[in-house]
Amino acid sequence: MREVRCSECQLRPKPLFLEHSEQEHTLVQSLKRREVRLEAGAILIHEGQTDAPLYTLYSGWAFRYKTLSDGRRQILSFLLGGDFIGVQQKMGDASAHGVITLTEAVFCVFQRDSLWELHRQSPSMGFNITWLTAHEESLVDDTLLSVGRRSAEERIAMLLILLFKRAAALQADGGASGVAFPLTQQHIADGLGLSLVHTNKTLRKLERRGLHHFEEGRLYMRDVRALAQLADLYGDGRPAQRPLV
Amino acid sequence: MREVRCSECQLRPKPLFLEHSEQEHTLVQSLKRREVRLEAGAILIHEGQTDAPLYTLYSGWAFRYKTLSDGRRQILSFLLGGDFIGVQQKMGDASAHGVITLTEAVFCVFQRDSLWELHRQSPSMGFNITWLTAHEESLVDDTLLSVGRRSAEERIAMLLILLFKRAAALQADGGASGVAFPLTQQHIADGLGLSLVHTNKTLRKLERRGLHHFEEGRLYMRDVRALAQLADLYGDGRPAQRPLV
DNA sequence: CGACGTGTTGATCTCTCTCAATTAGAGTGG
DNA sequence: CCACTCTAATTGAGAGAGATCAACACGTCG
Repeated sequence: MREVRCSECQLRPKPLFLEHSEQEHTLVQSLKRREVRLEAGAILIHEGQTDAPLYTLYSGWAFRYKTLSDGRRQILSFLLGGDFIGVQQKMGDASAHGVITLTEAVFCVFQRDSLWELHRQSPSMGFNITWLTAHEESLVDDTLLSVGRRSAEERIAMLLILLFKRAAALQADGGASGVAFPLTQQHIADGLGLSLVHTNKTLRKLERRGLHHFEEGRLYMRDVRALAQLADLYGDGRPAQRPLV
Repeated sequence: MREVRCSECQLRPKPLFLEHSEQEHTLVQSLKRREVRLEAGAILIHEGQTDAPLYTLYSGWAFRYKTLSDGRRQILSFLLGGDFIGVQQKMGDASAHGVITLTEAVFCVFQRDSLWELHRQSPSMGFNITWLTAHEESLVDDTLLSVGRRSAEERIAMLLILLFKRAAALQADGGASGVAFPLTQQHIADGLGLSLVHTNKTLRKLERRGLHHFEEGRLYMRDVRALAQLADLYGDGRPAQRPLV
């Protein structure tokens, strides 16, 4: 179980990721402390944990969440390969959210102050990180729009499309054979602010309507067009500025 | 209507903000293009606008929002003095959200590529910006928890506390005389994923219960303790740190 | 003075939640 | 090989928080 060197990171060649110089790889490599491998359902960061390091998700799925004291849980975002974890909290601060794995997953571990080192030694990568952070926020924005203003059907359609896209982008055939989909219905419910039961009923309704299909832990999109329309995917924003598909 | 120089920025002395060197002020000053002053209810950035510059909110209130094609609107976050605007979008990208003022407001305008310049010339300020961006995300996280899992009463209690705190921090007496509160009930509804009518009823209920009070556009907190308890403000997170009831 | 925006309240209506019960598969131990 | 247990998915029924519909009050403004 040898550790991966940053210069041979599996993620790098994927079209989603930027090219980096040899020098930058060396820098990141020097900041990397180690790797952790966790089984599915393991807690990477506890809610309120104080000294959490910085992580990068190398492979597998995870999610960030917050809970209320009576146990109600909201999943804030799902994490896939290449995502950053833990930039939010100030050094020495308590983590505002927990992180749990959905599948077996491998994380690269960095010291908390690596973030500063990276900025100092490579402004260009620093710039990238602020951009990534901002992008992560825009994902949460999307979810907030869903949870705040979309109906249950619309929310689920939205989530299926978004997660499918992200997962497909990381896999060679781009989703032609479906994508591995490790969420339980409880996770979907917690990510969309719905109850488990209603999530199940809505999911079944869409599946019976032929919009998507689950089989052996894989998600297949059967009618993306219809799902996108349901989710108002191209409708949000700009009421008049572009042809709606 | 003379423009303010960064070295004499009103925001700088406030305890919320970090100290910066003379050099850093000069840098920021050199990147600043101009100021805009808008009246209340004006659109600073249209949803889907492509070439929006970077802004900083100097004074007044504003909010970020997204809408669905049928008009349903979700307010993503409220912006107060010192907040950044527009970091989210990649250069040349369409803005994923709109920004509208709630009061008369003054914005400092920066070119889009100033973000990169800032990182390049002052890694320390660059680092700060990623932190600010991450912090802004954590505000959205909080809202998502509210909208996804809190009841109407709880959401409103939460919003009142949070906005009161932020507004009070920017004013000299720290909120002893209440804070100016420019939101209409429609804004509160759109920020919490509630209908206008239900927002009104819930707000009145809490006010009658003596938890808060509105008068002449100012918000007074009458029973922060009760509001905080309602909002489960200290309850979210860290289940392990206290007995679960 | 009428139009409009904002706040308020009452009366339904309905989407989603909660409660309950059943099925199916995976794992465990005897 | 057969209980027994657990988790995840399902489905039905009833309850309820919050949405929608309607009216009205009040202040501002052209």
